[in-house]
Amino acid sequence: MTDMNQTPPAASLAEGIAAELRDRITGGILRPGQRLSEAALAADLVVSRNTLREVFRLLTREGLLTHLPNRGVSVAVPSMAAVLDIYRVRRLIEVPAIANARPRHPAIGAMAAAMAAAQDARGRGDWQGVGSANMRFHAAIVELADSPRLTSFFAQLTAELRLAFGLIDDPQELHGSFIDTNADLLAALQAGDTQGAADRLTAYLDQSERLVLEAFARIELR
Amino acid sequence: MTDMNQTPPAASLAEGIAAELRDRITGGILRPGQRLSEAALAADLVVSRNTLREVFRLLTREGLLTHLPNRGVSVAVPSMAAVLDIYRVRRLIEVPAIANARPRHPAIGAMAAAMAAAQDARGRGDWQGVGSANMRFHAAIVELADSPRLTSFFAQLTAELRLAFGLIDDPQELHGSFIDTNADLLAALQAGDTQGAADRLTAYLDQSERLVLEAFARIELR
DNA sequence: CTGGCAATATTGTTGAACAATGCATCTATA
DNA sequence: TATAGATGCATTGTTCAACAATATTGCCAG
Repeated sequence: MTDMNQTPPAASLAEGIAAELRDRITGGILRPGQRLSEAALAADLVVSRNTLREVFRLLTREGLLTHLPNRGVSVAVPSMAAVLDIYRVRRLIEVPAIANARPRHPAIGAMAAAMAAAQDARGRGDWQGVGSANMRFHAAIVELADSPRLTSFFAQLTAELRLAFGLIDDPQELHGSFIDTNADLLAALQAGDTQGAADRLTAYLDQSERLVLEAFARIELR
Repeated sequence: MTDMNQTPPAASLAEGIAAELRDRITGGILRPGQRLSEAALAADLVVSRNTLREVFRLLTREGLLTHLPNRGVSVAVPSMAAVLDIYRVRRLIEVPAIANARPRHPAIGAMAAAMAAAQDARGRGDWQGVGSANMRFHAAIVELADSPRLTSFFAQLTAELRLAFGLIDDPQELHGSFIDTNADLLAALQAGDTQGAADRLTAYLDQSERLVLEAFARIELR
């Protein structure tokens, strides 16, 4: 068996390039606000300008890029308003998803897996990895709702939120403290205590939002 | 003042074409399942294939088109699963939006305007117009939540749902009976009775979903 | 300094070209 | 006759080069 890991062959070239760019953006290689020249980036990615433009349209719709007519695209700059909005929507989606979770839902397994990955990454001091695993944990929470549309919408929110995370200097403070809280949440859920799980989730969201906003406030000052 | 109605100048050509196609699809000119040939449609819309492809990517992401690699795009065929999913998400979004509505929120004005438009269209026997106004009514409900991301997500759901409406023969049955229910809802909301409004909304969603699903069942039989 | 203007770079859009893929048709064989 | 394989055709996938439309930059005059 050849390597079928990590990257599903990417149906089309544009899809693949979109994934690549998404990684570069959420991974911090491309910084928020950075201008993306069509010609330069096309050459760098070895695709034609036309194909790259298709990708730009995709990512703009996802909120990762900002498009100003006749002035090109740049990496979106997350605002406080955006962060507030994203957390508001997260509450609206995640809390009911947990509260109404069916007891043996398969997504609970995915949550446990993400949790294990987070603990592992913490052991290695890989805070970026902790952040990714944490996002997967919450994506799994949304999957409890069994709604494909909600799942894909949430994936979008997640990508945008990672953009904001990227602006924050200290990822340990941001992601590190939540592993234990989330472990509690998972335990409550596995024990069938959906209300307890929902409460912990709410607490997590409040605290995480506060951390991000505080970090933002610090940044906007300087 | 020249005509600045209906169509905001459409920032880019692609945006404009996207809007045009969206109208043709939700308006029923393009039927679900219909194959869209790049060459033919590009000629028809008087744009290049490249530009049209950008548009295809947009609408595919919105759920209005289906893309099969190397086999082109076609108008999405709504499934029962899609309808169920959409209504589930609508409940999740709209009900809290109403329940937590701030008393004098501007969106309430938009709701009233949509209501008036619906009544007017009913007077003319324009059931398609009633449907559009009804969708605007519910979009206004979502705006009560003051969340741009929720608003744009809902717009997407709406477009997809209209696709399903298009499959239904009798639009009067579908949209006609709800005007009075929605009027009640609006009255309750204006009177500050958010709970009553939320209850009426829930009833509406249940009944509307049932109508659509029943019509679907009839269609799939034949 | 400041406003206006020309020169330049970038995006917006097109048309043509060719490779890759899927679909329909035809033919030869059992 | 039915079926598998081969062949050709139409469509999509992607690139390239060109030009128009729109910003941005730098320069010059006042």
